[in-house]
Amino acid sequence: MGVFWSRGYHATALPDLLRATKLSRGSLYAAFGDKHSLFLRALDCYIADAVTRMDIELDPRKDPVDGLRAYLAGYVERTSGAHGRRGCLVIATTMELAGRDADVNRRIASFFEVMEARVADALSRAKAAGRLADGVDPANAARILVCFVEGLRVISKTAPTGAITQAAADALLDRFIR
Amino acid sequence: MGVFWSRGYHATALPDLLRATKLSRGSLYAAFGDKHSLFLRALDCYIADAVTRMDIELDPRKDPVDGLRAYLAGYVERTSGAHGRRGCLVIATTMELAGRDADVNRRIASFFEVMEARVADALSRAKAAGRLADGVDPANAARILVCFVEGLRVISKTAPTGAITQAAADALLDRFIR
DNA sequence: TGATTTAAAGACCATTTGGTCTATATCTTT
DNA sequence: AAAGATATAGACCAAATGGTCTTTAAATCA
Repeated sequence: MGVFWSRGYHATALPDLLRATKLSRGSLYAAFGDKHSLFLRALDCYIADAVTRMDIELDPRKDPVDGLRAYLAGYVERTSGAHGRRGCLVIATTMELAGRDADVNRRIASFFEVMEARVADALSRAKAAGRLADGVDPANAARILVCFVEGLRVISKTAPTGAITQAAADALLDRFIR
Repeated sequence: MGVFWSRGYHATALPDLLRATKLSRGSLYAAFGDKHSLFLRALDCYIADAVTRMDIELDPRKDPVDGLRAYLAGYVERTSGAHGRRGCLVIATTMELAGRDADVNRRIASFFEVMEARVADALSRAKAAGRLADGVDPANAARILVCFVEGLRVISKTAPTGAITQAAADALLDRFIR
């Protein structure tokens, strides 16, 4: 997974994969079929990790506002310094392959849907608890938050963000809650 | 430019370039040197277009709030339907090459800086005109808006957005202005 | 028209790509 | 220790990559 993450699909050549998996050519093909299947496995893995993380951060049994704060804080951390420069496999794959690769497309689309749904759910719970500012619609706010964090990952590829991003994340959430 | 835009750097092969430029191999190399230089030209072109557009939308002589609305509307339009699916050369390049290619890195980083500065400037003018909601910091809000639109372009690759995105954009801006 | 520059077509090249296959070595398992 | 299974190293392959070069055609200019 790591090598695809760091280099992207096209830029990852077989030798890179062999080095990363410490497998011989034969074993790798016996185990995974081909490069594309292996990539799909890596992508599934990455997505599963991300969903797991969200399940923890936005756990329905926890306070939704705390959850959203944790969710944003996670992205702030992941877009700082070297983490930020490494980027995000999902976004890189989206831009590189989505639209030309149906297998990839399905996975990515569903991931974004899941993410937006989880955030929307947390916002709905916040609203039910009277914690949302007047006139805030959970669905709209969810899309805004998801786009914000994805955008963060993009701009932090060239300019890893820091304190200023934390401030922006705080400012954004503050507009929604009370 | 179009072919890099649609396919990305690595996925664009020489034959694609020849077809797109209607040049012969020899002429193309005489004119541009190599694939990388040609790509840089295309990227510069794309960025110049984007900056020009922003200069019009966020023209200091126009009402800043109208300008911001136009700026967001542009992104809403560009992320709908087929436009959306085509994606954005800058973001695709960011994810594919930034961090491994210094020439690319410089261009992208400066573009994001310019964009954020333009948006921040519009917000500052709005604040000076008393059009900003209480407690809104132009720098923070600019980063939020930039991340939002870049995130929009990402998620619209797999799920071209529509009315819901317009609503989200409106909702976001409404949180900042009064 | 005839000479000279310019561009097109595509043969050609070394390298790299993803992928297969065989021969050798390393384990298990009895 | 012997036999069988398993994995390794790496030779090998066809196709595609980015890039060069020569030959031929088209345009320009005198």
